[in-house]
Amino acid sequence: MSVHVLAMPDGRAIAMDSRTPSAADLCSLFSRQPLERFEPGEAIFWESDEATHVFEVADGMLRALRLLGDGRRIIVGFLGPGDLLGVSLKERYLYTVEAISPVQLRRFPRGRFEDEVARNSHLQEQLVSKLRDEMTAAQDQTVLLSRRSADEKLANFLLMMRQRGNSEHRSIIELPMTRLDIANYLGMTIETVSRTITKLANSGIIEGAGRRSIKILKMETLRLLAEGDESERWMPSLVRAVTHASVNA
Amino acid sequence: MSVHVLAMPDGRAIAMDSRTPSAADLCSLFSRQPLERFEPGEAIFWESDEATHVFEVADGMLRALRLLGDGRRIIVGFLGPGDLLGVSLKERYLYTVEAISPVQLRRFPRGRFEDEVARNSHLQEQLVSKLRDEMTAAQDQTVLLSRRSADEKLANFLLMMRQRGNSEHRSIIELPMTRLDIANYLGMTIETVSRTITKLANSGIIEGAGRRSIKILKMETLRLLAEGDESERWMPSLVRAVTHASVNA
DNA sequence: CGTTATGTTGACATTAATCAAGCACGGTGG
DNA sequence: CCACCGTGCTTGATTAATGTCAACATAACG
Repeated sequence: MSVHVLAMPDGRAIAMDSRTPSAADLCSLFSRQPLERFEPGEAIFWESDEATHVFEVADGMLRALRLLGDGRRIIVGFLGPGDLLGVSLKERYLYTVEAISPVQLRRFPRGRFEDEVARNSHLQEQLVSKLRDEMTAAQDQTVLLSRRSADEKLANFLLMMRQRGNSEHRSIIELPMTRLDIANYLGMTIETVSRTITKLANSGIIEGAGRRSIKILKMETLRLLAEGDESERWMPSLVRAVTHASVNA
Repeated sequence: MSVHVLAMPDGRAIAMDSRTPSAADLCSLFSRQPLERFEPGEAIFWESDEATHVFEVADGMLRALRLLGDGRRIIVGFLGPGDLLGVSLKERYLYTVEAISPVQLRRFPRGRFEDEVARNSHLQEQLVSKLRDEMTAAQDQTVLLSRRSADEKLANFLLMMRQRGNSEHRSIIELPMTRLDIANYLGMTIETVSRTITKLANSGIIEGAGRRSIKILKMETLRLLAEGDESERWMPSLVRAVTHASVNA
């Protein structure tokens, strides 16, 4: 039943390497599955549900979140095209995943997924590699959350989102998630997120382009901020005055 | 060359793994390697070093840390007996690991490790399982760092350390690491760590037993705190007065 | 076009960081 | 064996940052 994958006569399968896109890789497991659509706000699965499927994101952006007893919401990651959902879990999902933008994804039964992987050491290698990537991402979020100032966190977040933004417009960052999502990801409040964005905009580092996208004006300054350069050299004195004393227009 | 591991007739090998009974588990790879000793403060390897070995901790406690450009120190985890070092990495170590207490561990060449695992799907399964455990731990730290108050973070930290403390004395928590380690793990300062411990002690929830160990007096209250129960009901009024008004003795 | 979500801004309260001093324990050497 | 010293820890005073509460603005949606 799963042998067809191992015995797959598809020539592309052979050409496959661990890193380069290839036919007999994890992704190919999903390629025959039908696309499913989810609207913004819809959940794909919930934390502590029995883990019945793994998923591959084809399009759109999702959030992975955990809810604490007292209602606090913690976003543990954002997911986009090419990401797999559910590989890092054991018996139960350890977070809820919801669509942020309209999402398309493919589903694969977990049991069969495990079987396929167990049978094909090449796939196992890929799975291990994928898990290592996830580990790296989790580590990065840990480092991000440990950073002290709101400026620093947000600067890092923007640079991270820029990395994903595959478009040619590398200076335009699309932020499909809400301020609440950002806040819950960075471990701060929506007000602080909003104020920090305003502050960066006032100092000419970024420019808001509608609610859900931001343009980077001074990449180098943003990078300095992200690295923890808190010496407010980056803030022009005029702007500093405005910020502190409300001397508008 | 690696088959001997698979065919290892050593009875202990079977009994070795904590959960999944198996003849040739990951741990058995290490069992023939010599023990190496490290003194407190000694580094086993450094962040961004070429990843030449994987390690298994036999005894002692270690810290995994990353240094930021401006000198900030982030502890991304503590490691104890049974933990593996280096499985979650790719070409280079992504953090420095140093001994906290006197440590004993076994080393295995990374290349051979990869080979063995690639050859034996049972080992691969175990590796995947290990990586998933690590992912869960990383997630937990993310949640921990997202928690707002110092009280809550520390309460969670204490409960976490209690889990590890394998001794029968479940109410005594050994803390071999320094306050700086704890602070860098929880994303706060040593002063705040110190004050928070003092505060918990004053409210009768814990009791310091020497600098490096703590006794839990009110487990339930600690659990409430850890869950984010900030309603200071847990703080006796007398203690509250002392804390706020310095009414000593 | 009114209604609701989401986002921004302001005033204020609270928490934790910072700066600074002193304490306590462990190790060393007299 | 005890005094000294250094490191790690605690405590205090102050400051800076972020959270909180509340009002308002703006975009989104029917």
